[in-house]
Amino acid sequence: MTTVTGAGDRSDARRNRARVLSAAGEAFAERGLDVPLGDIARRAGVGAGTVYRHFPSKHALVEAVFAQQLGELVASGERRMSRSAPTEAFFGFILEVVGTTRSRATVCDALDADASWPRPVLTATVARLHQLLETLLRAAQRDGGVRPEIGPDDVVALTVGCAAMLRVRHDRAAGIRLVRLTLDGLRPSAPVVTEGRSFRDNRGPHPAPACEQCGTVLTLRPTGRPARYCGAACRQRAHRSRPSP
Amino acid sequence: MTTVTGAGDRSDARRNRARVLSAAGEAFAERGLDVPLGDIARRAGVGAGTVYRHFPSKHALVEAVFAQQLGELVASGERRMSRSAPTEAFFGFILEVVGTTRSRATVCDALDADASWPRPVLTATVARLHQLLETLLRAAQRDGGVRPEIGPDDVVALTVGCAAMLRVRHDRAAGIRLVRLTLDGLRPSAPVVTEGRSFRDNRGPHPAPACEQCGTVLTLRPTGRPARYCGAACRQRAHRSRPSP
Amino acid sequence: MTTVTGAGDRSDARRNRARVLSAAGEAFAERGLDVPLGDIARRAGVGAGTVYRHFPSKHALVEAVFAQQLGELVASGERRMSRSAPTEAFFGFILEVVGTTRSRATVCDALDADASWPRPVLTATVARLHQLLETLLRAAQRDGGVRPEIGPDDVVALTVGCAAMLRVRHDRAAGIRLVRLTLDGLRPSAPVVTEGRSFRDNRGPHPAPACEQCGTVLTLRPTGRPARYCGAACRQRAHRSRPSP
Amino acid sequence: MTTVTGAGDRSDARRNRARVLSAAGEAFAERGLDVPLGDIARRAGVGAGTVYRHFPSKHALVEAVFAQQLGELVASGERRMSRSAPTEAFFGFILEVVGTTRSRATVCDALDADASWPRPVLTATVARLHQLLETLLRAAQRDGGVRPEIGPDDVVALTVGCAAMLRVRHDRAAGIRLVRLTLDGLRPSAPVVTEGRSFRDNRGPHPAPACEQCGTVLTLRPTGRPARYCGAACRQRAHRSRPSP
DNA sequence: TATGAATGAGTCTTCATTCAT
DNA sequence: CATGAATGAAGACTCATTCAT
Repeated sequence: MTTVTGAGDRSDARRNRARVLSAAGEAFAERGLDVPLGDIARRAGVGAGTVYRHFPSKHALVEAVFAQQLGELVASGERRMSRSAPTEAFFGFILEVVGTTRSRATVCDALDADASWPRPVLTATVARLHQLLETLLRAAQRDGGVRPEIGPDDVVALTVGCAAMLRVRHDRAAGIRLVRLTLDGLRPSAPVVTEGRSFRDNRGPHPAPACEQCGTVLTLRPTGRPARYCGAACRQRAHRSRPSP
Repeated sequence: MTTVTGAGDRSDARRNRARVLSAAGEAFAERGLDVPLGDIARRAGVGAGTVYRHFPSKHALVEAVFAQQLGELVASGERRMSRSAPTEAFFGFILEVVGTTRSRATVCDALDADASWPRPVLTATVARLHQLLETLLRAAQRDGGVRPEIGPDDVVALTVGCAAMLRVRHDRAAGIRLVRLTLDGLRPSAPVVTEGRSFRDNRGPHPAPACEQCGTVLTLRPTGRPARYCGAACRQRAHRSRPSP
Repeated sequence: MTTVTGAGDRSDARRNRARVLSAAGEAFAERGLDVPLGDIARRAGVGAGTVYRHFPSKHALVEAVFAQQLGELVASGERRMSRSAPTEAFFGFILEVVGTTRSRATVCDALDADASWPRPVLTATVARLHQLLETLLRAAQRDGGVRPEIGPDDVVALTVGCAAMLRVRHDRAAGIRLVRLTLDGLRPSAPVVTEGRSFRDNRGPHPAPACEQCGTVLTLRPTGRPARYCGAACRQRAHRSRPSP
Repeated sequence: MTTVTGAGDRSDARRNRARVLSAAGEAFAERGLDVPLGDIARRAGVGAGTVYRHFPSKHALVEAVFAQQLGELVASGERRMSRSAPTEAFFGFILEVVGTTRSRATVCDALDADASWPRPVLTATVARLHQLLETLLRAAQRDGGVRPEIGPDDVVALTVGCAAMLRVRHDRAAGIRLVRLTLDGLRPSAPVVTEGRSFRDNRGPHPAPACEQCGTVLTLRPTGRPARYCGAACRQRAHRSRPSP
């Protein structure tokens, strides 16, 4: 049972394809879609021709990067759908989408129909993502966790907007608080309140505590000190990003 | 055989500068910052050399456009500050910023510190804008209209995020509802609210009625039918964008 | 009454356009259509960008070269039509076409519908040439100078074929004799003929003496030594190409 | 895990060489010498490396194709020389050369000394072809079938020219008529005449009937209906290319 | 050994910037 | 001065050739 990569069988080809894809992902994230292909090639440690062997045009490379990122996201969302309660799944997925979007060369650009760049071939994956969002949304609405008048297009717009917030707000924890504040607006008639260092519901049926680092919705134990992170990895990351006192 | 320009070449120059600036603003808004300089010159009805006479580089032109737009915005915000109640001024200004941001080649890009493009020289104007936002924010907070834990950076991030929402949500009225929903999250212990056809408010001290077309906060008369638009222009625009029955 | 060049009014632009066109014509003739555009630019003494200012693509440049050459040819043919007897005009024009075709990057390629290169935009000029050939042909046929079963397509094919002969046969005078031998096949029931040192005529109504250098049909004086060339220029050129004894 | 090729790798190699050669011949004929080597390899069903194992460069491959085609042609001509009457052999061979030349990537290009492409190594084969043509020509001239003043270089030029005609004249039968008309010019003092649908000598010592499809000179039986084609294959091909009534 | 992946020089084309008219 | 032509440094992309598998 091998992973389908789209490359031939040769190991070097597979490796190079992966390296190019990853280099392109990084380059796009850091410097935007305008980064020269030669730079991507250099970053991947291959020649320009190798990039073209695997992706017939720069456009195709952009699409491949997007498709991969979208694909991973959709898969994660689908897993989430079957494992969590509807409302948790919905908010958790949006937080994940938003939280893993690093720059504009990423998922949210694909959702943004105005972005002049890629799309065409993405249609299939984007459609899958839209479908998933709609499914999650409707389930959450049936669950009473999301206002009924919200539609899928609203969710897409909110997602893109929240990603933008996170990109602009360099303090990551603060950015996540903002995003959660915004998303809480989707909850029905939910008074949004805050206390302590983060925004929190005080009553409302859906407190939805989340990891301060990655935004994953946390399932809290009824006793003991409430968790701030979804696990050790995020705790460590948060620790590292704190100013050394 | 010289061109006779007659009296006062300076007025010519001033007019040309303005035309270039306006053409550049439109071009950036429609096609992004990558639009060729030659196109801008053609749109302005001048030669490429004339653009360079007024702006020593494309970079400088971009900055000038941003600075002008930011300047207008800041001026408008300052006026607003002296004319409206603090909370209204704050929300009204943000809605104005968001609503007049048409594409990425605009104000919000300037606020976005990640955007690779301009910044350097903008610092002064951006600082003024930040200053203004902070002033408006603090006043609104003293007025009790905005949660106290919100900071200026949060406002900037929210603004950029809301602009992104509006860009993605092609149904403009729905986009504005989303933005208002998001901004309502800033109100203290606020039931999330909107008026009109959706997102119904249930109580809450700050219904903040706004123009359904451009989002400007409306000062409602205590009697009579509540206004839906800020003026005739927006009413007409809304009318035009309704499906003909 | 100025010549329409397609360039703007500026003298340097006009000069550059002409230089590029001429450089391209030479380069195509010497090295084929595959010659890099940079080489053409260098040969013309301009930058690559200048070539692109005048011709939006290499394709367009090729077309412009062809169109110019075709245009000159057609104009010459039209003049010929009004000045010479029909049969003389017909053969004279074909000899001119053939004789001025230097390499494949030239007129005959345009006639050759198989040539993958240009055509599209050429259609108009090529159509004019075809029209002219047909007019000349029909007139010559009415004059009794060309077999009636010959059609315009035959003429085109013969023209291309004769040009190929001339290109291959490096001895130019011998090449022209071959061409004339071939064209004489078009004359009705014609003993195939030529004058001078080879291909002797014995009777036949159409001796059609021609310049040994360029193939122009000569109108011979009834007395004196028969002319071998159409003028001093061709005599001189023939002299130069003779091996120095 | 090596590929087991079994007994006699040499036969594999020989077969591959032949396949590459044939694929290259087709590709050159269809798309010109500019066809990428990768396409040839794919068409041959081998890898690019295999092409290079047999031919050290593209240049060498082109030469090999030419040499093979020339070789076949020369062999055919030599056979013809020993089997037919001199004049028939001469015209028949030229018609064969012309008729089997499909595009420029072929024999005639090799004869054309201007063609920038191959030549160097071809010298030997080309020399053999020239030798053959000269032998055939001289024999035909001794036979009284070709004008005495024609030289080998004339024959080469005529051959190339006739191939060009055939290439341009898309109606193949008409093209062959043109070629024959042209070649008839080589016959001594031969009035060239036509009757019916094709060009035919009415007296002249050498009627030289030929296949209307491929141009092969036909040996006619003294009785019965005169043959129009050299065999069933050509008759069928002609039938297929007729417009369905 | 055959395969096809990797390479990188070379080509067309764009566009910010300079400069002749 | 305004104009728009000239410039040339990149960038996307191709393909002959080499080399790892």
